[in-house]
Amino acid sequence: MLQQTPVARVLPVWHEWMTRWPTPKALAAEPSGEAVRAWGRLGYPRRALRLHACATAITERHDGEVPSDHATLLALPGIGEYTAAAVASFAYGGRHAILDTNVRRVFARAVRAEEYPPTATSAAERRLAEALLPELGAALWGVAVMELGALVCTARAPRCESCPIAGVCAWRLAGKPAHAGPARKGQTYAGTDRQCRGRLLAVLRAAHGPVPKAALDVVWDDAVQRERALDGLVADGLAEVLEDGTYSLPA
DNA sequence: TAAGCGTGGGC
DNA sequence: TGCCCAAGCTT
Repeated sequence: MLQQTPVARVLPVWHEWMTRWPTPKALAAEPSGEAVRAWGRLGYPRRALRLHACATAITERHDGEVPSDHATLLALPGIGEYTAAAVASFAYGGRHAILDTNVRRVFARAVRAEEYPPTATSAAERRLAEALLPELGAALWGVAVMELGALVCTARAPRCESCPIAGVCAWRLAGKPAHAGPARKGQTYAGTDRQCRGRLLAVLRAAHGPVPKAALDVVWDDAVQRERALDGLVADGLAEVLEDGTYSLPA
């Protein structure tokens, strides 16, 4: 849930989920569509699908227990480098480098004297994160750097005056030079397939049952784009077409 | 490797 | 007010 989503927005949904589905087995017992519905407006609803698939895989392959091994975690749906490391470290005390957007920014500034990390995670960043990882207390180190990035060394207006490592921060010592190079490409949203998909899926989530196509047609004017987006949702497994031509969340 | 994938809050 | 960005993953 936290992938690309602020903690504050995740929290209420997470509480709902943990009450309703306290274990992977409980979630796996429901249709994937229920996960998509309970996802609400968190965004990137494919994550709901993958979380459901992950719960199913854990139930079938790991007897309902969340694996503690990094490689085993990595093999699960929706679990990438970061999430595997976070679970192995925070939940099981394993020694793994945590490289999320916060940590990458802290390292870029404190070590490399740059305002922002590169667009894609580089091998150099991984090497650095590994090199800085303490032998003992790696989980505490990981969460500490994450929190530093999330609360102090923020993207927009870093609170250097209350930063515990301001004295050794290469970026601050260099006078906080502005990000050099091309501006990061903004993620335009209005008018995109993404927005269209969001509109369509919102209709399916709100309805507790099959929806006639006409109910989807009214939320997006451009028919060509609308059909493309709807096909995409079906292809992704986020929606289903029933025999009578109505649409619903997946069973 | 780069593009595609939602949504809402902060500045 | 728009624009930026948020505990990334998959193809």
